[in-house]
Amino acid sequence: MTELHDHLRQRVLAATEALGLDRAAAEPLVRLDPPKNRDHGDVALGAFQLAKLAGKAPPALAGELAARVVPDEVVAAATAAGPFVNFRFRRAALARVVLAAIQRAAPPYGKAGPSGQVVCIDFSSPNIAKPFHIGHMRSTVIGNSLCRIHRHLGATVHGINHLGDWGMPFAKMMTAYLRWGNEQELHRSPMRYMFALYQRYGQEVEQHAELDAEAAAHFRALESGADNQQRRMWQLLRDESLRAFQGPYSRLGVTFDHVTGESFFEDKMAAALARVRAAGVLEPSEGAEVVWLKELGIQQPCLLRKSDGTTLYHTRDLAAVFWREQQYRPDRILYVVGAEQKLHFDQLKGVLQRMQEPIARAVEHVPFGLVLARTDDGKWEKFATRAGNAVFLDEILDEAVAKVRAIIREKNPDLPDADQVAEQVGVSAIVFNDLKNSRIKDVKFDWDAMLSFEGETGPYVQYACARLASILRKVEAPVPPPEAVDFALLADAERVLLTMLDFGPAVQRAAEQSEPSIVTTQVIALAGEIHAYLRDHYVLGAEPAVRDARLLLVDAARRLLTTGLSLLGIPAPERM
RNA sequence: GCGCCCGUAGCUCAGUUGGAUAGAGCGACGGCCUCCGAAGCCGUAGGUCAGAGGUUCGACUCCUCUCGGGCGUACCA
Repeated sequence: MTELHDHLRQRVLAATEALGLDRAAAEPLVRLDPPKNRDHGDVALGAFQLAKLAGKAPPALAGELAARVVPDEVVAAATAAGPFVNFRFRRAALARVVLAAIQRAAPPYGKAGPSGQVVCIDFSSPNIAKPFHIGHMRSTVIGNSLCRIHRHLGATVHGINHLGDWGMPFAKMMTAYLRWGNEQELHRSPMRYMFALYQRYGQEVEQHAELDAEAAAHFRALESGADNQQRRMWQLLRDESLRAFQGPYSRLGVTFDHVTGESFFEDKMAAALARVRAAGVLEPSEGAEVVWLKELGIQQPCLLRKSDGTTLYHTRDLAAVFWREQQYRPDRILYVVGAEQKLHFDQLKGVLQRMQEPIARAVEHVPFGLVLARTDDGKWEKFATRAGNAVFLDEILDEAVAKVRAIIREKNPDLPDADQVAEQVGVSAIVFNDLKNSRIKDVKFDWDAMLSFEGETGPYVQYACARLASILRKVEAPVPPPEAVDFALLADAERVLLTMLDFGPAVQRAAEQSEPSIVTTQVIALAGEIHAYLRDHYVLGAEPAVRDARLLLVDAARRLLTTGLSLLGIPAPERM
């Protein structure tokens, strides 16, 4: 909360006290929220619960509160409207507090100091025996944004790429490679080549079910720990995959603090299993070893060891939880993984709960929806890599970049570094599209919408930044320090300023709810407000005092938009 | 069968954890570049918040049921 809210809160609490209400009881009932309709005021207080506490009718109490909060240097007005009290801040105070804080990069507009909170974020985590396609992007960009949001709020963040480099999918890839593979081809274009092998396996296994048995045998050999053909093969395929994945990651601007894949836990699973056994919850069942979770309302048991003695996804995730607990002491461990794996994480958490492990509290699945493709008859269906219609991320990014390049040629032919800017804007358009809606919603992969750069899109927000930067370049005066500005001259910018005021709470909610789209919505709103403001308020030709005040506003808007975009992992070019 | 998720304007989505008259973008229609970037701005049209009950001062929001769509349901991840 800003000092504006703190001030108002104190005034309201003083008023409730003056009306004879117990301060401690009133404290949690004083909820100062932005009203749905901004015409009502800047902040609204519904007096329902306070009225109950006072034993009065809400409209009566609202009237008494409004009368007691007389205007001061921050509060311009307090008016009762039925059961609500609407407050307005003085425009000069609003402008001063918001713009000065942004200029200083003070929280929440700038990075907060260390909060002491430790957050592990398990994201991207692709199965590297498959090509990096559009479906992998969601976890990658959502997780990346969450890392940035938590860091902004002062948390110690461990961004972890829990690579799928172990288990049956990898064994299947080894099987395909051993049967049909060729090292030259692999080195030439690892991702495409492995995709071809993956597809061939999928086709041939229909006729030759023994392939799966072969894969299982390879996995047993790999997991035996021996230095054998399977291990060398695993190393080769893993190295090539990782190399190939570097391309998409660097284009998306994504980095990790730890790349500890499933294979990393190979030597830690025995201890993890022993710990489960020691807790007395591991039971034999049909030749396998499981933990039953019926008492937690989960019917399906969690398998931790297969009847052939090998481990599973769950076993490795469990070992990973123990490792992270010991290494990082996290308050939260976020798993940015598709909603279709909800049961998996319910089970993982369930096992920890049955073991009475306190770390169970930290485990949080952050689910997201599918990526859907449009079918010929206009319906939406899940992308299927098996059917061969996988769209490689690089192809999508290339297409977006090419389109941006064409627009630049048309609108801004003299732009320096046009290729670099096209890359920034094109990639951002795709990323922004993925972060725009609530993550639980399925993403409809619609080329037309994705490559349209108008309206609520990444380029729209970047364009606002470029436009603001352009003004700052052209004006002959430097941006004045806040002390030198007459904030009363910014009374006409109230919509922009009130939107800026929402930024902090929005980032806070985004972190609490693991929901980057809250930030996306916020930057769209701010871009819209500043665009609208600039229509009627010129900076360049204004008289010096007005120009200076607007200059500070423009600079603040540019800074805040840049910060907001950076929380989404999106750059803000100076020109585009 | 059971569990979970989704259902808001023609399309794609917001709706600040239960508050006032449900808001954007796209598409449609009509305006705005002899002044800072038109990838922009302004306006018009468009709604039984899937449906029915319930909870209460108040429900798009919480509960129950129904309908529609999706995902998941032990040796894959």
